[in-house]
Amino acid sequence: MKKRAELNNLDLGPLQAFQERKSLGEHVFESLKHAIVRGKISSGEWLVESHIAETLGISRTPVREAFHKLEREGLIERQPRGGFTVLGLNREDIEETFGIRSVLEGYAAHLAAVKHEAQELEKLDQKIEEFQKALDRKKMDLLPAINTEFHDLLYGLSKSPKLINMINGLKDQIYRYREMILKESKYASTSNLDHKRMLKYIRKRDAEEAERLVREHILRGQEMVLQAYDRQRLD
Amino acid sequence: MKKRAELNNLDLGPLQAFQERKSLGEHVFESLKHAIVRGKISSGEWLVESHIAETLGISRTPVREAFHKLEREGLIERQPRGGFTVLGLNREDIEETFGIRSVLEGYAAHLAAVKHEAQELEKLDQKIEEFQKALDRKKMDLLPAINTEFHDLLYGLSKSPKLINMINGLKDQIYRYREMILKESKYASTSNLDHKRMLKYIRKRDAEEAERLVREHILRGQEMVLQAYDRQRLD
DNA sequence: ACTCATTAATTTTCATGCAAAAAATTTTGG
DNA sequence: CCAAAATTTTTTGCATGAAAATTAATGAGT
Repeated sequence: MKKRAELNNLDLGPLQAFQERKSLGEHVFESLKHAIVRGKISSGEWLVESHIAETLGISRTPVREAFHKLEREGLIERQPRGGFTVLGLNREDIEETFGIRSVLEGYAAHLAAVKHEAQELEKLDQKIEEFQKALDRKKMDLLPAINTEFHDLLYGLSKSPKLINMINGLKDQIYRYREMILKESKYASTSNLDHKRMLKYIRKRDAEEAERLVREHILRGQEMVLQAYDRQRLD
Repeated sequence: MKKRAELNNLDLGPLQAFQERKSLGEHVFESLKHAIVRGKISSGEWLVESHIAETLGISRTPVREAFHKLEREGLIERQPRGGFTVLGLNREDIEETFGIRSVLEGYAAHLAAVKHEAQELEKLDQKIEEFQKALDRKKMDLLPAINTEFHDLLYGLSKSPKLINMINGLKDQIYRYREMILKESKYASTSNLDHKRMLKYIRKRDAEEAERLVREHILRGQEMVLQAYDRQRLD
């Protein structure tokens, strides 16, 4: 018998106070996504409508809505016998995801090099400095957030919302593993060097080189994540 | 007042006889997707739950499920005042989509060059011949299907289901425009030449060159689609 | 004790009810 | 005759009920 998801200690976050203009289903979607990408609900677990609805103190309908969105998001899977289970990430999935990310993010850098306006790069310079400062002061917990902000700013320059959405969707899927790698100081410092070089070529509007660098950068991240994954598997 | 979608003449297809183990919601999802990508429901139209449910002779619940899937698929959009409208494609959307397709399909060719096994290429040779035959006999309506089969086979060699899904999702979004371009015989014949060259480099396991060719091939398609789009706009 | 069949209990799937919000229509006042 | 207000209608969003399907449990017969 497949294990059922235990959601009693699920962080409902902003779900409790829902005065916003978002529908209940949206909230459930976000809560569940949050829980899944952070591993609060582990892979293979079976999501039971009525249990989640009960835990959240709402009816089954918005839960169902969330399920269907999560299915299209690639986070859960419809079972032939009915119901949904959480999808896991094996080694191949990680490799696949990073491979696709490397070309998409490379392309975003390409577009950024072509489309950006000079003054838009200032904020990126700031983020590089911020990252360096946190690194010097050994405040490693700050790094993931700064790193994400840098990349978001960079890809924003591509001015391609569809592309940005796809990249973010992929990043969400490997959220768990992205968090850990930047904490290793050796990787973190080469990472910031990469950022500087990427920015240099974008400023020069050398799209080819910027694209190449980003691809390499992402694939270097992949190596770290795979190592972390393999280590985790040993337990 | 925004126009409401007229679904009275919507092709329900296999929805009428649903002996399969697919849920009603799946059927609705597919019917609606089919109708949207083919332009049976035009962009901006407002999807009214109760009307669609009534037309299909079912209740509103499975219709809602389909809506939420379509939303994640990027085909419809939730309106702030409630409900969903069909998203349209402007010139920028087409350019964005083709740009992303070119890098993803290029990457798929790259992987195919690396990962394929020799005998897997036979079917691709056959498709090229089939295409040529149809072209010689001026049976232009056969071309889109053969073309799709060729590309599906090719990307299948990448052995990356996530990548294939993403590519197919993007292709669906511009379904309407893809259909028309291959009917122009001049484009169709250069298209098949492209296919031959792509296959040559994949066979040689020259991933770089295969990737480059596919990117070019897709972007050539983009040009044709944009021309078609502009012509259509003149009416 | 083991297997197979029958029953019971969950769970999904679809239908329907109902209140709140939005839109459309009618009414009223100038 | 027009504009604002009030009313009616439509539509969504959430809840809940009922049927179908699946899984677990029980028990009889070997």
